[in-house]
Amino acid sequence: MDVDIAMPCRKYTSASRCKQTLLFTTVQSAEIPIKTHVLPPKMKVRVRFAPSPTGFLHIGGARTALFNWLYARHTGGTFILRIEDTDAARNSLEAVSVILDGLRWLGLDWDEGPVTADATAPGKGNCGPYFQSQRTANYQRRVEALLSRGLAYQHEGAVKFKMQREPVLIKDLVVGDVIRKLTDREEADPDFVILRSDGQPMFHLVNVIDDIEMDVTHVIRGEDHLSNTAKHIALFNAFGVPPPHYAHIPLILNADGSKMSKRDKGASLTSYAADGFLPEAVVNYLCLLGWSPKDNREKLSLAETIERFDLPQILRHNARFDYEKLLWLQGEYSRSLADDRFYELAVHAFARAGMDTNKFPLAYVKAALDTCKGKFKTFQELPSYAGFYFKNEFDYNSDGVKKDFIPENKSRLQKLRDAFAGLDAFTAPNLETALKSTATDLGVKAGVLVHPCRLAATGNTAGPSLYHLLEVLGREKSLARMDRALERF
RNA sequence: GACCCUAUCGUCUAGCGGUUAGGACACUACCCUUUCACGGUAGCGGCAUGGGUUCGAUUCCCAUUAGGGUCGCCA
Repeated sequence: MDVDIAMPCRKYTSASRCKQTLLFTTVQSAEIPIKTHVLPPKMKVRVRFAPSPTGFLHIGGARTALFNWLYARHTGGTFILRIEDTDAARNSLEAVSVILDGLRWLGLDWDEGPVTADATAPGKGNCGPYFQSQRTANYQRRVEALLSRGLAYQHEGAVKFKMQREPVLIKDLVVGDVIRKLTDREEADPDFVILRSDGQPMFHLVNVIDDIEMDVTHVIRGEDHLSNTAKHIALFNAFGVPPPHYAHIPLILNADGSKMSKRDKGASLTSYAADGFLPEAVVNYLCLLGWSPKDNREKLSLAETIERFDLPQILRHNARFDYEKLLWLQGEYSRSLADDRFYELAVHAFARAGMDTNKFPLAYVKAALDTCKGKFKTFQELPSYAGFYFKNEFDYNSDGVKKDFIPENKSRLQKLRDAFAGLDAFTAPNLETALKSTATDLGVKAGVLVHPCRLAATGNTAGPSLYHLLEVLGREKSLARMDRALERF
C-alpha cells in the first residue's frame, strides 16, 4: 500500500445504510467554536474493536466489542478486530488468545481480523495485518511525513506531535457536542509523544493511523477515551483525513459505584464462563447496561437486539454491574436450554468439579440431569446441587441433621423405608403414593417424612423432586441410603 | 490542580413541559407446592440540592454537591 499521506485510502461505497448528519473539524477560535461542516461521502459502516493484549478481557471491553458488533450487524457493516500490541513487553500468544476466545465465547464474530493468536499468521480481510506489531512500516512513514511537514518534531530521542492549543470540538453521537479545552498541564506543554525514543509508536498515533487505513467510519469506544479524542481529531487533521464518527459509551462500574478495575471480582469476562454462565445471558445483560430497547422488555434475543440496536439510544451515564440481575437472566436462559446443550454443559460442570459422569450409564446421567433442569442458575452450582447422583459417600447438611434426624423420626423413616421396599415398581408415582399413605398411617403430614428422606438420599435439604430423584437413584441405592441414614439417629 | 462527562426507586431503566412518575432485578407478604426453583397476586421504594425560565417543571438553563473519566516515552 503506497499511499500518499494526504490521500487516505478510503474506498467509499455508494450503498450507505447509515444516516449520519455532519462531520466536524476543530474549533478555530478559543472563544467561539467555528464548525466546519463537511458532508460525509456515503459510506458503508466499518467499526472496530481494538483491544490491547494484556492477558485479560475486561467486562467493559467485552461490552464495547458487543456494541461495535451490534452496530455493524444492525447496519450491515463490517466488524473489524484489531490487536493493539504496540507495547511489545506485554505481548504474548496467550494474551491474544484470551481476547479471541472471549469474543468467540460471546458469539461476536469478526469480519476482518486475526484468525489465530499468532501475530505473524495471515488474518482475514483486505486491510491487514491486524496486529499493530506487524504494521510498523506504516507508522514510520506517517511519522516521517509529519516530521517533514513540520507537524511533529524530535525531542530527547522521541518524536512529539505539535498539538493545537485551541479547544477541539468533538461531535459525539452519544454524548453530543463536547468542546475539549487544554488542561493546565497541557497548557504548559500541549504536545505529546507519538514515537518513543526506542522507536516504538504510541497509542494515539497508531490508533488513528490504523483507523484511517482500515477505513473505520465509526469509533465506538469507552468514555474513558472521550478526553483523548481531541488528540485523535488533531491527528486526523494533520493527516488531512476527516475524522470518523465518534460514539463514546458509558463505563461499567462496580455495584458500589466505584471504578471496576482488573482486581475486582467480575471484571474479567473469563470469570463468567468459569462460573458457569451462559454466553447468551451475559450478552443479554451487557446489552441492558447503557442501552435500552425502550419498551420495557428485558429478555431479548440477539436477532431482536440487532434489529433494535442503534447509537442514539445509548445512555450517557455510567451503569453499575448488578450481579443479581445477571443471575436472573441466567436462570431465564438456563430454563429454556435445548436438552443436548444442557447435558453437555452439565457434564462439563461435573467434570470441572472432579466428578466423572461417564462412569455412569448415559440414560442414568440424562435422567438425573432431567430432574435438575431449570432448578439452578449457574452450572457451577450443579455439582453441589446434584452431586449425590454420582457419589454414595456424602456428608449430611448439618442444619438438616439437627432438624430432621431426630429420635421421633427414626421409626418414621424406618417405616417409610419398608413401604418403599415393598413397592412393585420403584417409580415416582408409586413412591409418592407410598409416602403419603405412610404419612397417613403415622398421622403426620407428608413433609415430616419428606425432609428426613431427602436428607438421607441426597445429604441436602433442598434439591430435585424427591420422588423423581428416588426413582432415578433406583431401589437399591435409595434403600441403602435410607439404611445408612438410620444409623445416624 | 485543570479539563471533560454524568445525575429518576437499593440496582438497571421508561419518561423527552401538564403522568396516580411505568417496567425489570432485589426485597417483604400471600397463593401454588414434597424441599428448592418456577409461576401468580399484592406491597415496599425514586425524580441529589438551590436558584431561575414558564400558567405549569422529573423534563429547559445556571450554580452547588456527588460520582466517573482524562491530562504518561500505558493502551
